[in-house]
Amino acid sequence: MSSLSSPLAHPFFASALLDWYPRHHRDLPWRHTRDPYAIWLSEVILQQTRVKQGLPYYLDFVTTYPTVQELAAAPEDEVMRHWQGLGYYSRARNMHHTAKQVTSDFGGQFPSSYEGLLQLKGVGQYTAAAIASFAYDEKVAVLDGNVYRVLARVFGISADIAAPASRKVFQQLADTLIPATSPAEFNQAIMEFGAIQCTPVKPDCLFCPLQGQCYAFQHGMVQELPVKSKAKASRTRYFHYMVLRYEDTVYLRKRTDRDIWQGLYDFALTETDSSDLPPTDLLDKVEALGGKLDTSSVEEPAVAARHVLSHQKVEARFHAVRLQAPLSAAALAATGLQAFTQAEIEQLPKAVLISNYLERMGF
DNA sequence: AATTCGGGGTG
DNA sequence: CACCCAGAATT
Repeated sequence: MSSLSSPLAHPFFASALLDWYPRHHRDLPWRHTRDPYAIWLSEVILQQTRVKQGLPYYLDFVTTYPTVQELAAAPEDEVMRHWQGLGYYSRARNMHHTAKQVTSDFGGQFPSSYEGLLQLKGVGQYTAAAIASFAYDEKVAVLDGNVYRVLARVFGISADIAAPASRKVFQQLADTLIPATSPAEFNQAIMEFGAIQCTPVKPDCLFCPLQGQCYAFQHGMVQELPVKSKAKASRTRYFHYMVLRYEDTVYLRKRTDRDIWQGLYDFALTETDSSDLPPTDLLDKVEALGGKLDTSSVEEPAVAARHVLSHQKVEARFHAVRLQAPLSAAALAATGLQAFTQAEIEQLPKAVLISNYLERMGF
């Protein structure tokens, strides 16, 4: 066994963090529990999500569903409605699936080890390590965006953190650094340190306890580390929504395709390669759905909205359409559209783009 | 190994 | 505008 595989190889690191943490950490609710269910909730919510954004969602979920059984028993649309606005909706679908599995197959008990937790849908290496250490004091090092950054700077690692192959390097280092005596505290500390001290831009190096041992600081490379290759440019999509209404009902459909916003509701949609869609095409689409209307029933102008996701831009136009008769059962079956009242729409899970439109229209 | 899954905060 | 956030699943 080489000396590097022992925490004694870098004795300063864990002790500095464990000294820093109790004096600087934020008071966050999930740090006051050892309940694996509550910790799992917080970790799934916080995946790729800032604490400030996820916090209100955590409080809502833990209040609405105090136990895994109550989450498991909830209808999917209700769970998705609570998740609305948080993004990456597969997290919510996987979370619900796992809640049902834990309830029905595991007697309501979460797996009691890292390896067991890793089997759960929506629980990857980071989340399994987080739950195992925080709930069970298992000595498994977490590796998230904060940890990558802290380790890259302090130890001068220039491996591209966006490359999956680089994970090995960081994981091995983190495994040598985590102390057997306080693995949970160490994991909390290194992430918190990355979040509020060793920040992506303008880290507070002046008052950093690791300044003397930090490779990046000593070599003037704080701006250069970590190395992260850039994501490819996002594509632009053009959505033409038809907001079909008959009297007091509005037609929406649940998105089920393997695409953005799966599990959320929106309107009848035509997607094109450009922002232009001839008005006659739009009317043809509506009539193809079996809708009876005349030209004057399409309210102009359309409402335009732009929505930016991390990997694509959506340019949407909403065309409000007044139908003279309700859609036929055959039309509903063919399109997946369902009729909803205004009160029902409020309860449906919707993408922010759709919520904003409804808000603008006075719903 | 590369892509694809949101939305918001920050400089 | 670019960057990044307590990442995971799929291809």
